[in-house]
Amino acid sequence: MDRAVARSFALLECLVRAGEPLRLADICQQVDLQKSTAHRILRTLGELGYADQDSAGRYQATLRAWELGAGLIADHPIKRAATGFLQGLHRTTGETVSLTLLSGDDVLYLDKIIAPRPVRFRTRIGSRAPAALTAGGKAILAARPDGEDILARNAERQPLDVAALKAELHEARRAGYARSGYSPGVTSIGVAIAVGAAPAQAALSVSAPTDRLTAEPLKIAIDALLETGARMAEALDSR
Amino acid sequence: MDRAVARSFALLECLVRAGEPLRLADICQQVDLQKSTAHRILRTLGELGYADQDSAGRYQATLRAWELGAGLIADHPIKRAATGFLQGLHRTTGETVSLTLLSGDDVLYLDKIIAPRPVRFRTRIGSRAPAALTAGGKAILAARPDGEDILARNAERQPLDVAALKAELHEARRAGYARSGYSPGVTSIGVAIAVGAAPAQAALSVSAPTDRLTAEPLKIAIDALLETGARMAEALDSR
DNA sequence: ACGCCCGTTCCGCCTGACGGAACGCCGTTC
DNA sequence: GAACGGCGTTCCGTCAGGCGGAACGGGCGT
Repeated sequence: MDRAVARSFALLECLVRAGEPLRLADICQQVDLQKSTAHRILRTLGELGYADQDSAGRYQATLRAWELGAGLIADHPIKRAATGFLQGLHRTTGETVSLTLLSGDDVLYLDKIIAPRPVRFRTRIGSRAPAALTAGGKAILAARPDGEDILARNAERQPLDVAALKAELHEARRAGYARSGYSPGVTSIGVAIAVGAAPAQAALSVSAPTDRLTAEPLKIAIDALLETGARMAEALDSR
Repeated sequence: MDRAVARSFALLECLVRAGEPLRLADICQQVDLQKSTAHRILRTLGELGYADQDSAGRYQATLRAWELGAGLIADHPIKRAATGFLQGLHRTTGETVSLTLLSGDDVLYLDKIIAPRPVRFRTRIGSRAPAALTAGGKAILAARPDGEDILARNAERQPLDVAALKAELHEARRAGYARSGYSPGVTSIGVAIAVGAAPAQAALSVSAPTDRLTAEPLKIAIDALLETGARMAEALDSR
């Protein structure tokens, strides 16, 4: 494993994580490098366009890494296909809608349209959450043959009520959608999007403050979610 | 300049650019590396989570780079502030709206909401365009003291009618917005967003097929754009 | 004027990156 | 079914280039 390569990514990740300009000494402490080594690699990152320095000499990440990542997602088939359906779902429900993708045992937030009325919970685009804790994740697990394995591995990382979650997966298979309330006061519902015969990887979900989701709007959201999910799966299949 | 670091980013960029799994031999050809060297670095990228192999052994970039980039943009003040204004602008115009940022002599597409009725031109989120060719870019140049310098540097890279563009910048300063039609059949209008006393860096723009923008909808779009731009600048100033 | 701490530069040591060559595996060919 | 070509992978001797301790110079607060 190339040491310099690993160190360069550690440095870049450190800068991104910080979100603000960092002093060389602080960087060295965080990634455990000598000043001269960190300086040399940071200079290299600078020449490559991934980092620069503010007027005080502190280091920060440029938007270059974001450009790189945007190139990855731009022609991602699921992301591309979902955009229109996400907008439609947002329009009919008026709530926050998300597109998530199974990545390892986590769920990755690929896209999201947030409701104008802000909600307490924050799941950034690009962030991760254990699959078993989110509505979209549960919908995916329920639709996959290895869903309970993933649930078990999630439970190894943090205490979970596995029996209750298994029952939820069972119920999700019956109803066609899954539900979650792991952020207090926020209710989410999600459907898995299966493309072809492959195991489901993606999910659409709707999230809203629990007290706003009384029986009637909840029913509207569930219907819209089920129909949008079916139409999106159909659109993906037919290509 | 650390050679291995530069090579690792070249490899990652190569994988992202390809957008499909690549064979080792092809990668070696593109980045001019020996098979064993490329293999070792790709393995390192794999251990770091940035690359993996499909069942046929071909290499591809994972979404890891996208996650990294998403972390960068998530707490970008202009991007954060713009989301709501972009949505509002999209709602009142019904057309494609974009948020662009000056980056070097280019303009970088930070965010975009595309109109349901698709348009011929494609400027991906995360892509670049010469500032002098886009409505948002011209609006930014018109608002900056170094705008004509940037225009001149743009003209060095490709033939441009500099005199006409200077006149456009002048007109943009008078009207408060800039206009562009560099994609045939598509008209865009843009306003610069200046935060505080610093030179303008960002712009909002509206794009639509030229024949759909008759006098009345054009006037609506311009008014909405000017008002949204002013409100957004105000929101950024007051923080 | 002094001292501190910052980013930067220097330079000798030596390790870890390098790449040519060999390996093992598969699919194709004759 | 044996021979072949091309793939990803591994090996290992060589030596360049990454490493890091120490010294430098500049800016800031004292």
